[in-house]
Amino acid sequence: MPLPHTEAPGYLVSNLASRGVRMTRQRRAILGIIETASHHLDAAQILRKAQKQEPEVDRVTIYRTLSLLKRHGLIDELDLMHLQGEKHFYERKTPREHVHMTCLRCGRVTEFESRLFDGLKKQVQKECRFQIAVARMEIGGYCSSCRA
Amino acid sequence: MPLPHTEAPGYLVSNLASRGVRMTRQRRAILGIIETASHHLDAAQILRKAQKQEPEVDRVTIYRTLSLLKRHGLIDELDLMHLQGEKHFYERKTPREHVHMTCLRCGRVTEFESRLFDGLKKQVQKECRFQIAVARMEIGGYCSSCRA
DNA sequence: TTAAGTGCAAATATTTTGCTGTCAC
DNA sequence: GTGACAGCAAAATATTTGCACTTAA
Repeated sequence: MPLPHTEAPGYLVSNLASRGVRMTRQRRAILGIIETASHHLDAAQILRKAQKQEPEVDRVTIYRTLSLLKRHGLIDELDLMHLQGEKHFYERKTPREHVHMTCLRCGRVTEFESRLFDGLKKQVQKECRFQIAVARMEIGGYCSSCRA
Repeated sequence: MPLPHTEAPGYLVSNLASRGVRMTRQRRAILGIIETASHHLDAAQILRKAQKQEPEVDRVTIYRTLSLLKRHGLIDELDLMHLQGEKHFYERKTPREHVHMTCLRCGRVTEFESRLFDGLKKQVQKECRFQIAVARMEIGGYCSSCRA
């Protein structure tokens, strides 16, 4: 993810540990991968990377760990406009939610933080009296290089 | 969908016809269902409704028709926070895009039009030089009745 | 020690593809 | 008449579940 992150290395491990979640070799590997990912990964990509460290990891363990992280609100699940199948992509939860733009031609994903986005969420909470747990804004279209 | 729609009845049929798309009994049924739906439907629900009119319709025809409508920009595809499996929900494209809020407890879906949402899209187009084809904002959380 | 976690196999859910026959225009 | 469309069967994709074995705490 292009946006810089300032969390200490291993913060997912420490965060979960402090909640009393059991730490295994497999989980440690998966958490490290998600934490240091330079772009959004899907379950299959996480599996492949994890197996480089721990060859025996099963894809089920990936799904179970992702679900654990979702439950604890430590990652966000994205669709990125379902550009290639129905899989999901994951990113660690950042302090500030952001918009995801996916280029329908080249597939590049860009992120964008915006005060209007923050304001829109506040508006929904207030005017619709809706308590937000997750807000996801995804845009599909053409990036500046592709619409030339 | 709660938001009122002002299109003439059969506008999906006429719209497609005017583009030279062939009209079959099956398509007519499916289009009518989507057009008059009072809430967001998934492929399986559309199939069940369609089969009441045309018992022979196959689920493949539903998917092919949905894909046709997507291609022509006549419907929007929603995830509604994947509250129950990974299926998609569909709604006819309205003149103004809106936010979808899904209650994680009762499952109710509410829609919300907002000038901030329109403004955010303009901002993305301008500041990121990104030409928007589809913008989808989905929120998961707790509606006013559920968080009592 | 023991409850939580893992791997494996199989199931489920959703959508897509290939092919042959049919129908709208 | 003919090319687009439909139905059926099967495949493909993504994720989840059941169960017996293993391991972190």
